[in-house]
Amino acid sequence: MLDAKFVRENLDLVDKAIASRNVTWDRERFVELDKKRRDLITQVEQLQAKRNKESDAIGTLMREGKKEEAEAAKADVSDLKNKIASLDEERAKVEEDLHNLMAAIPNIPDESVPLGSDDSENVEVRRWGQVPDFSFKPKAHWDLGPELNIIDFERGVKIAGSRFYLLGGMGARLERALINFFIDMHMKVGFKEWWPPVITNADTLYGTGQLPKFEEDLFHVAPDFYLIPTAEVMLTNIHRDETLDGSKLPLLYTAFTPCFREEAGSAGRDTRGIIRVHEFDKVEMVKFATQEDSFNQLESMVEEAEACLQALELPYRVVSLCTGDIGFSAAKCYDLEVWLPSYNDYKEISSCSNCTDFQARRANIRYKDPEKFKGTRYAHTLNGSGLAVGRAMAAIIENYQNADRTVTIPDALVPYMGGVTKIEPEDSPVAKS
RNA sequence: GGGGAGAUGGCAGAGCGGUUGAAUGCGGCGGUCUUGAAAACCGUUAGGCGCCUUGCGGUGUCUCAAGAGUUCGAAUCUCUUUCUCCCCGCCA
Repeated sequence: MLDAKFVRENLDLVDKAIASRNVTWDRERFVELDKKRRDLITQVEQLQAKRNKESDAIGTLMREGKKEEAEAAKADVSDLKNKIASLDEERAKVEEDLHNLMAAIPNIPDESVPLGSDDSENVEVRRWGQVPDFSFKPKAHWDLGPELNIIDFERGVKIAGSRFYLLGGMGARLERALINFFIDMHMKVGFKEWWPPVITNADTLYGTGQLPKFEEDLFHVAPDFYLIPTAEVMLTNIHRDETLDGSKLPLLYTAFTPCFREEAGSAGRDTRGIIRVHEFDKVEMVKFATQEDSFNQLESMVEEAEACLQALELPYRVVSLCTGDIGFSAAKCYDLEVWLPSYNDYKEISSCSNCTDFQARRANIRYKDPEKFKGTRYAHTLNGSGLAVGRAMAAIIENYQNADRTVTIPDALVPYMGGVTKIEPEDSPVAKS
């Protein structure tokens, strides 16, 4: 949510910013509703002031025993009351309209975000690692995984449905190893670990910007509940409606959760493998920062996500998303893309965003620091994957595969795999026909 | 699921339908005293929104879980919702 006052005073800037995202807004309607709202507030409050004053006077008359005068005054105020009620109703309507309009406006991209209309215009910032050069024909993880009996797509579909998969044996163990490894990485640099619920409510989803605009991306599980699409939702909302101590910022939070996405409208995209599924595991990082510090914190968050990929020795690149591609709540966003031999390309494995005060205004997350400034300010919120576990597994299987159909475990992960250094094909209990 | 009790400022805890945005205590901040500290004493100590103001600030309004209602006037009365606590039942 943008600040109505800011929008009012920077109409042209907002116009340009929104256009750069390839979306539109109703500028005229904003100006009209904003003006109307303030006019109505002034009118209502003037009448209320009058009512309050006259009611006080009635109180005085009553105490003095001047009953008749009091009765006469009552009739007057009664009249006022009706006027206030109808004006106030109008005000509420205008405020609701304005709020709905504002809630659908995306965040303003930071000046440093490259201009562009879609992902083809994202800008590569840097690359790390050596893309593997196989002496044999490498397999895609959706072929190799089932061959090793560690990923089972057919049974995943059988026991849950399409876009679900099942991990077995060392596949399941690798999933668990990655989760623990990522969380330990973050904790080493000062992140606090959390365990949130994965079911949530509309207020929470509104706070981080999933609602009202993106309901179709979510699993709606009961009249008032949704499955979270990312732990960002829970971690950021931890401090909803709270005022933080500015001297304690930044707060660094991390959590592992499964993430649930309807993936409506993505039929036909990434249909093979474990790249795009309804349920996947992710370790998430969230930061609460001061207004001055948030863009520095974005850079260090990206570095933290990179550290995970570097520790696993997976080749990747960092991309600065262009204005047309950054998310609704973000002012700036970097994607980390890991090399996937099956795609012969880099594929998103982490997305790190600075949402500035956009989510904080919706979720009412503020901070104060009397040493530094008067009053309270909206905090800046950041989130980033560190990392998407399923995609990390796919990257490991594909980048670390050997000619003999085995997969080497990256050194950093070996302690988390109970000393296992290599995944070998696993037995199947199914009778051979 | 059944029954009962609650929800007031950072915390604790008063509150008769009419100078109660809210007593009192604690905590926080500023000051007096002191070589310093403690104690004592004095003062101060919410937020949202609108308007005025270069700024300091001023002013109006709203907020005592949320929403609706009664009333000239509601923290106080009525209804609904949410949440918390206790007892019983069920249960990983």
